[in-house]
This record gives sequence, C-alpha cells and structure tokens, in this order.
Amino acid sequence: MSDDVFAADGRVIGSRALVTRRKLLDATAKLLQEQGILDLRVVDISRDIGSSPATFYQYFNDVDEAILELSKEATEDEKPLVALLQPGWTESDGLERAGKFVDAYMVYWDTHHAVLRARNLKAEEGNRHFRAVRTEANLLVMDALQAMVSEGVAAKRLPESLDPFTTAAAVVAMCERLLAFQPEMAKRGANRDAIRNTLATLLYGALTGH
Amino acid sequence: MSDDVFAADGRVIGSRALVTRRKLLDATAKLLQEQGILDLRVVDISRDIGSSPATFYQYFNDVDEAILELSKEATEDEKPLVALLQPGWTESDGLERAGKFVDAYMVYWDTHHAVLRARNLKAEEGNRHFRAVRTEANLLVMDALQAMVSEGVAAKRLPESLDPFTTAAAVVAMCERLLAFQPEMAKRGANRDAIRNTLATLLYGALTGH
DNA sequence: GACCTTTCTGACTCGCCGTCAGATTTTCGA
DNA sequence: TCGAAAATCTGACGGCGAGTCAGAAAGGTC
Repeated sequence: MSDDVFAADGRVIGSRALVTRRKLLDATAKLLQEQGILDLRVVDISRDIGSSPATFYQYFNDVDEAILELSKEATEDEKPLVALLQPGWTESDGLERAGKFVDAYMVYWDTHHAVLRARNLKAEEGNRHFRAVRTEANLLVMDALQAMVSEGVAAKRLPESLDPFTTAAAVVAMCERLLAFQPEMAKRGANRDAIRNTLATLLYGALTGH
Repeated sequence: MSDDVFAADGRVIGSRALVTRRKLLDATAKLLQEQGILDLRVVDISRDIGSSPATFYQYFNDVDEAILELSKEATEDEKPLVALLQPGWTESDGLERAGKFVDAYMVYWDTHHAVLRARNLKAEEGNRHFRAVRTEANLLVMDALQAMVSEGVAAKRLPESLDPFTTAAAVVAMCERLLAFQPEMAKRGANRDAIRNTLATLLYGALTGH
C-alpha cells in the first residue's frame, strides 16, 4: 500500500506538485460551496489559486475527479461518528446519547455539506464511482445503526415489521435530508435546537423503541 | 385569473405554440431523467422535438425556467396525498393508513423523481424560485403531518420534546431521501416491500406514538 | 391571392472545455 | 557552482454549447 499521489497521467508527483494539488482541491471545495455544482467552472478554480486551467488538468481528468477526491476525504471525517452508535442505549441515557450523535452529525454536515450534496447528486444520477463512495460512507454508520435496531427487535421493544437494514437507511436519510432543509426551516421558526432535539427524540424512538 | 400561457418575451401564445411548448417541457423532463441535470443541454432538448435551439428560447429564458415549470406541475400531483393524512389514526387502522400514504408517495416519487431532484438541488443552492416551489410543496404535506403530531403530543402519546413542525419536516425528509436510496438498497437485499413496510411503521410511530 | 400576425430557424458571437508544445523552475550529479 | 535532466506550469488553440437576432416560413383573414 502506497501513499503516493498521482497526476492525471498516472505519474507520481513531488512535493511542489502536492501543494498545488491541495490548493486546487481546497479551491474546488470553496467554489462548490459558494457557487454550487452547476456553476462550478475549471476556469474559476484555476483563477482562484492564481494558475491556468491547464494546471488543473495536470492533476484531475475533470472536475468530477476532484469532487470525488473531496468526497473520499469527507468519508474519513465520518468514521468517528460510528463510536457514538454503540448498542446499549438505555431508557435513562438513550436520549442524551442520541443527542450527542446528532450534535456530531450536525458538525460533520456543516463542514462538508456542499461536497456531500454534489456526491449525492452524482450518485443518484448513476455515476458508479460516486455511488461506491456514498455507499461506503453510509454503510459505516448504517452497520452500527442496524445492530442497534436488531437488538431492539430481538428484545421485542421494536416491531418485527421494521427491517433493520431499511430502518438504518431511513435514519441516515432523515438526518441527511433534514439538515438540508435547515436554512428554510429557520425562516419558519424552527431553530437549530428544535431540530437537534427533535432529531434526537426520533432517533431514540426508532432505534430503541423506548 | 387568466389561464394564458406566455412566451419568454411576455406575449400570450396561441394553440400551435402551446403544443410546441408542451413538447419542449416533455422533452426536458425526459432528458432530465435520462441524462441528469448536469448533462442537460438545450441543443438536445431542441433536437429531441426536431426543432432548433432558438425555438426553446422563444418559450423559456433558460433551462431553469422549464424545470421550474415542471416542478410546479409536480406540486399539483402532490396535492391528493394530503387527503391520506387526516388526523385520527388509531392503533387498529393506523399502520394500514400509513401504508396507504407510503404507497401513494412512492408512486408520486417514481413519476417525478428526476424533476424533484433537480428542484431540490436548485433550492439547496439558494435559487429563490425553486425554494418557493419546494417550500409550497412540502408545506402541503407538512401542514397535515404537523396537525397529527400536535394531536399526539396533546394526548401525551408523543413526548413534548418533539417539535411538531420539525417532526413533520423529518417525516418528509425521511420519505424523500429513503426513496432516493432505493436503487442502491435493492442491491443489498432490501426490496420495495421492505422499504414500504418499514417506512410505514416508522411513520406510524413518529406520528401517533402508538 | 394579398396582407398581416404568429411561429420558427440559420447564422452569428461569446465563453468555457480540454489539449499540447514549449517555457520555466527545481533537482541533482560532478 | 554549474549544466543537464526532470518536474511543473502555461499560452494558445480547436471544438462545442449558450444565447441572440434578423429574416424566413406558416397560418389566418378578408
């Protein structure tokens, strides 16, 4: 296993190039956030780091490749969330634990939402690389959630009609999508705390049946 | 209130033009589905109906305007769903009623998913027209859901920590996003029925507290 | 069939994409 | 320290789609 980073043509790149590549990735993330994926232009990314479009193509075959790389980096930041989803939530500490997870998830979302949205769009439009990255990221959390649901079903706290895998997916879906609604909900009076607590309560209910 | 339809320059259009406009909208929806919003080109839409790009610009200032129109049409199809969300779900019929709603929602989603995805992306990227349309569509269903949650909270079946508005949003979020995961979940063994029943169970639980 | 209105389109400019040859900078052996 | 080789960067170009506009074509009216 090697840590080498490659240019678009496959050659291993040196330290100067590594810096340039990093700048390009950061600029891509920044502009993805500011302008959205539909108005993201290679010209702008290059200009942002004070270089020419040709430089971009030294490191990535197209914009997708850069976004895919950013998506993989986001997946790394998702890994710590799993630790907050160990089975055994009780009636007394479950709600608080759910809250801790929601807090961490909100930070994760705030940090990466522009990239995650682009990743999801590409995945839904059928791009197999983005599908693979998204699935990998979702399974990290879903495996842990699934175990909790299975436990709840086995203990008869949750109904048998809940398929553990689907329930896990539903929980991820709810977290992901509700946070995307956040800016609009704020205008209608639902503040961050209300979202946080409601999400925690729903999670607690769906996962433990308490 | 007038039913007149306007061209991009504001003039009222006649019956021949109405047919052309309709063809353009249908072609836009079709290509949005087939190629996704990132690869949607005016040239292709025009070619699809056997006309030239200039014709497209007679009716819409840009592709966004056509997608916005399709989004409004999708909202119309969402209205019947509200009838399935009257308060009063009981312990004996609630799960079945939730199932009926999920069935109808799945059909709605299947019909319009490409347009809805585009609408959501535009809304999330801050386009105010798309935000307005999405909010209007979501509120249709959310008003009904919110009433159900309030009822559950009042009857002490649901905890007070559930904010009715946020819970309604969470339910919509879960339905919407889980269906977007569907194709990938199918590969991992969760079929349509499992999704349908799990979603119904979660809805029933979150809305009634039973 | 002459005239007027509506609808359509060929042809154009503009800007971004992606490529490539060659310029510039860095590395490294002697 | 110097010169050659390797690594990195970029100016300039062909190609394609966006969006515009003047004028052609189609349809309606008397």
